[in-house]
Amino acid sequence: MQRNNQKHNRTVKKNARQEVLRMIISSQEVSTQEELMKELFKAGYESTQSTLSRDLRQLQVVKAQNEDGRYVYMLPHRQMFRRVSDTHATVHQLNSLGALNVKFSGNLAVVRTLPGHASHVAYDIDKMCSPLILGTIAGDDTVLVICDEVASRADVLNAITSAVPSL
Amino acid sequence: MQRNNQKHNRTVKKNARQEVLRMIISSQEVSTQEELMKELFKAGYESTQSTLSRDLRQLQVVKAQNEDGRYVYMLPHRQMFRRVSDTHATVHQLNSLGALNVKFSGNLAVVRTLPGHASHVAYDIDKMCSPLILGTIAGDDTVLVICDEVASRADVLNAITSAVPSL
DNA sequence: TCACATTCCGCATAATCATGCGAAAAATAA
DNA sequence: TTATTTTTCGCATGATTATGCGGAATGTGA
Repeated sequence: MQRNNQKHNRTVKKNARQEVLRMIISSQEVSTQEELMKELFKAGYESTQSTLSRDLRQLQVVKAQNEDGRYVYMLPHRQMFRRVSDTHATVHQLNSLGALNVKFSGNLAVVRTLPGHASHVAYDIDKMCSPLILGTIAGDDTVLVICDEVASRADVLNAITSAVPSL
Repeated sequence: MQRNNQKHNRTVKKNARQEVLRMIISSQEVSTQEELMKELFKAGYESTQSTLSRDLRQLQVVKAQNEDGRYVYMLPHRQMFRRVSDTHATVHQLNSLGALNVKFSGNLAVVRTLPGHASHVAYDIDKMCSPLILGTIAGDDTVLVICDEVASRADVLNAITSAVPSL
């Protein structure tokens, strides 16, 4: 029969492959389609560089410089926020009076605090009026810090740690 | 004399060339280094593809898809708005009833308000249901506006200023 | 079912881009 | 100035990516 029920027809495979591709790209720093092929293979998807090239175009993947200056494949912003928890440096040195740690995603820094301490920490950050920091938003135990896009994470981190005396 | 005063030594040329390059890239949609070479030539700068490749890396230029799906060279956002007014346009026209100013970073707009006015301002922004704005988060004196990534800053700014009657 | 259009994708190859090397210019030091 | 180091950049070429073509799978319509 033409309409067979084998699950792995080509269309299905394509979608799955592209999904895996997104995950790979958002979780590791890959520089060539060759490498991507290998990663895909590890994940059980065999394909050629040609196919990959076409996939990347469809997914609107771009090759841009990371912090080190190396060119790596990246998802457009829309999808980039998935990386929040697994790719960014967590700073555990922050450790007193409320603030617990800082993580970065894009040009945002997220400061986790003890419950109820967020607004106080945010206040400390705000009052220093650093040009690196456009503003903060405090919830209960989380402060979202919106950084100037030209600011380096290291500098922002410095600013935050020095702004919060308890840290 | 070695330290001559001829203006067109190589270093000067390089800086000028890269500056022109930025202008070209930000003003037209170019897909290959070949084309860039021609544009540079028109502007009076002769160079090779090799040099161009190196320039592009230094300028952190990326090749990404435009609206048509074509891959074109683009400046990183950071530099793309630099000319407008240094690093991020601050809008001081906003000036009444709470909202103070708007700054952009990435696809976020940050509206600073008088203390306690953030949620009201956010409400005003929300209720217009602009497709350019995905959502808002209000703190005490800061509203974070998450913009659609395809929206231009100018449009978002327009939307925000018109949404907040007090502005 | 059969005819026809569409999608997917590998192959081979073209197109595009990056880079090692050496020469020359420029900067820096002595 | 002269010596020494650093920067710039073209050339040739290697590395990487895109794509025309054709075949197979799938979808569509009658």
